[in-house]
Amino acid sequence: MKTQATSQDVARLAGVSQSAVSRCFTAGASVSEAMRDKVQEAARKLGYQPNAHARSLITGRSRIIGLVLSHIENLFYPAVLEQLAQRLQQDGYHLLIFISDGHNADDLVGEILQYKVDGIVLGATTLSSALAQRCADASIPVVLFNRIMAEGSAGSVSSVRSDNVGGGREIARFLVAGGHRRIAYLAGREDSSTNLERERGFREGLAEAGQRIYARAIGNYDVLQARQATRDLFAQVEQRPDAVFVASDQMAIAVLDTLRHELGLAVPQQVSVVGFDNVPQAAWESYALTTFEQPVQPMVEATVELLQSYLRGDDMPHTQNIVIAGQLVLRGSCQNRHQERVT
Amino acid sequence: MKTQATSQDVARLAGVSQSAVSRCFTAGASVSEAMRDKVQEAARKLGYQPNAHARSLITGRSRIIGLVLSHIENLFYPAVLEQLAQRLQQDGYHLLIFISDGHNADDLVGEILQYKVDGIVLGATTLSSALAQRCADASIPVVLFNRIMAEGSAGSVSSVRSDNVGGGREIARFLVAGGHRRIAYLAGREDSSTNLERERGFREGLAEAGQRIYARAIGNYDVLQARQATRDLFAQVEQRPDAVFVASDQMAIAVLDTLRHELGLAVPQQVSVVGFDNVPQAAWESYALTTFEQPVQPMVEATVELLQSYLRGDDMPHTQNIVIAGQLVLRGSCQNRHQERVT
DNA sequence: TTTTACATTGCATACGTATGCAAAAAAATC
DNA sequence: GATTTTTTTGCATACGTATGCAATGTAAAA
Repeated sequence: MKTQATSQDVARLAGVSQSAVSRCFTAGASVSEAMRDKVQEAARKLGYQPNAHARSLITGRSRIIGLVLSHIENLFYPAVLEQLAQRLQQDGYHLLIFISDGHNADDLVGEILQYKVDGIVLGATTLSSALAQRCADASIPVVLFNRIMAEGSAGSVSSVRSDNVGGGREIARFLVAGGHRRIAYLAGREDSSTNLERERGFREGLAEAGQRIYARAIGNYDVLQARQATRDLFAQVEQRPDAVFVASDQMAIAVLDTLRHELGLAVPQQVSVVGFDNVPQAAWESYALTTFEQPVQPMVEATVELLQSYLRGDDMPHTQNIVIAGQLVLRGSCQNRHQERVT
Repeated sequence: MKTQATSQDVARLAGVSQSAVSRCFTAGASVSEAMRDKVQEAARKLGYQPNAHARSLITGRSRIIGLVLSHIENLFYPAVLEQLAQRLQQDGYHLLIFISDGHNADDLVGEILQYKVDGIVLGATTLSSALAQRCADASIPVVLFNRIMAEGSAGSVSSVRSDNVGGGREIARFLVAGGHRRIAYLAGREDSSTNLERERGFREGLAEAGQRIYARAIGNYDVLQARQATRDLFAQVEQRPDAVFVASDQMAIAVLDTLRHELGLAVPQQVSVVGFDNVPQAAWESYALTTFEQPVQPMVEATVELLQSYLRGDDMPHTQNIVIAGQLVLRGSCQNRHQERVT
C-alpha cells in the first residue's frame, strides 16, 4: 500500500522547490526550459500526478460537472451521456453521476454540493424550486437538459431543449396532410414539460386544419402503460384512429409492437404511427419509425457552452432558455391516405 | 457570487470549535446531544455542506470510483452504468466518467489518478498491462467489467464477467438439438476476450455433437459490419446456413433485419438466430431474439463487492476473476428443424 | 467527600497544492 | 561596466477538513 508521490517528493528529487513543481504543471506559468526538464524527469520517475482535490481546494474549481439522471429507461439518454462526457472531457471536465429515484432529490443536492461541482446538468429529473434556489445560493450553474422549470420558480436555472412545440405542430401538419382524419395522441408524463409542449404544438397544428385530437390516452413514458393505452385507444373496432402520435420513441416502439403483434393491425396500412426523439432504435428496419429528431449533438454543445460561459463569468442574462431546432424524419411507419380515398 | 459556508463559519455561528463541527458530520464521533443540536441548527441556517475535496485530502479516500467507457454502442452498457451508479450511491460512492476512444488510454489513466479515485471499473476498453501496473503502483483497485486481461499481464487486476464459455457451449447444444446442420458464427472483435470465450465454448459445444462451425464471418461488434457479414454468409443460396450464432445482441438484431428485409429470408423458418447479452431490445416482439443472458444485477453486485473488499483492506487473493452464471433465454428467433426433416 | 473512569470539547497540526511577494538571476539598455 | 528591465525561483501562506492529544466536565465508584 504505497502512497502516491506528491509535488514535495518531486521537488526533493529534482532539487527544486515545491512551487517550481507546481508551476511546471500549471499552464501559463513562468518556468525556464531547464527547470521544466528537471521537473518532468523527476515526475516521470515517480509517476507523479497532481492531486485534483488539493488543487480544487485552492483554486475553487473542481473541474467536475454533476449529472443527475433518473432511471434511464429512456433510450434517448445513453447517447446524451456519452456525448456530454466526451465533450466535457475535451475541456478537462468530467461527469460525476447522481441517480435520482424521485424521492431522494433533497439528499442528492446535498451530496452534489459536497463535491463542489462547477456545474450541474439535470438530465432526467426535475428540481423543486427550493432545491434550485439552493444551488443558486451556492452560485453553481444549473442547466436543465430536455426540460424546463415549472412556472414561477425562483432560482436562476437555464435550460436546453429541442423545439417540442414546433415538433408537435409539424407532426400534426404532416399527419393531416397525409389524409388522416382520426388522429390520436398518446401522452407521456402529463406534468412533464416535454409532454405539455409536444401536446400543445400538436393541438395547434391540428387546429390549423380544423381538426382536434380524436382520442387520447396516457402512457407516462412507460412501456407497459403505453401498451395498455394502445389497447384502450384501439378497443372499438369501428372508427378506430387512423394515426397516432406517441410522445416518445420508446413508447412508440411499444405501440408498434402492440398494434402489430397483439391487435393484428397493419402499420402503416391501417394505422400510421409517429414518435418523438429519433432514438437509434427508431431507424431499425423492423420499426422504421417516423419521428421528430431531438438533435443530441447540438443540444450537448449548447449545454457545454452554457456551462462554460457561466464558468468564465461572462456577463449574461441570469437565466437562458435555449431551444434547438429539430426536424421530422420520415420513415415507413406512416402512409398517405389520400390515394386510398380517391380510389 | 457568494462563497459557500465552511465548517469555520458554522463553528462561529454556533459558538463552538471547528473540530466540534467536523465531529458532528463524522459518523461515530463523540458528540453530546446539545452540541449536535446547536451545530445542526447553525449548519442548516448557513446551508453548510462539508467540502468533499478537503475531506478526501485528509482522509485519503475520495469516495469516487472511476468508470471508463468507450463509445457506448453496445446496448448492454446503459443498464450497467445505471445499476452500478445506483448501487454505489447507496454506499456513498459516486461514479466519475471517463470516455476512452482507444487512443487516449495513456492520458486517461493520468487523469484518473489525479482524482485519486478509490477504485476503477473498466467497462468498455481494455488496459495495456503497463497502464494496469501504473494503477497497481498507486494501489488503486481495478476491476475489469465483462472482459479479462490479455495473457501474462502484470498488475493485480480483477475481473467480473459472465460465463461466456458456458454460454457459447449451451447455445451450440441448443442449436444442435434443434436439428440444425449448417451452423454459422458471426464473431465480434476477434481479439476481445468476450468473443474469444464465446467462440471457444461454441466450438466445444458443436464438437460434442461432431459438428463444426459451418461458416464464419466477422462483425467486430459493429452494426454495419455485421450487416455486411450477413450478406457474405448468406451469399450462396445453395447450402446456406440454417442457423447463426451472433456474438452480441446488438449485432444479432442487425442480422435479423438484414435477413428479413434485405435478403428476404424468414426467421426462424429459414434461419435460426441466437444472440448474446439479453439486452432489453432482444425482448421486443419484432425481434423476439433467443439469446444468452448476461445478468447485469449480479455482475454489478460482484463488482461492488470486489471494490469494497479492497477498500476494507481485506486480506484476499491479490487478483480475483469472478464468473457469473447466465442462462439461455428462449424466444421466437429459433425453430426446431427436426419436424420438417421428418415430414 | 475523594478517587477513578469516561465522555466531551478545544487546540494544534497535517493533508497537497497554488499563488502573492520578494529575492535572485538573467537579459537588455545605455 | 553600470543600470534598468524582465524573467525565474523560493518562501510563506491559505484552501477546508479530520484527528491525536491534552484539558475540561460529568458520572460512577469507593
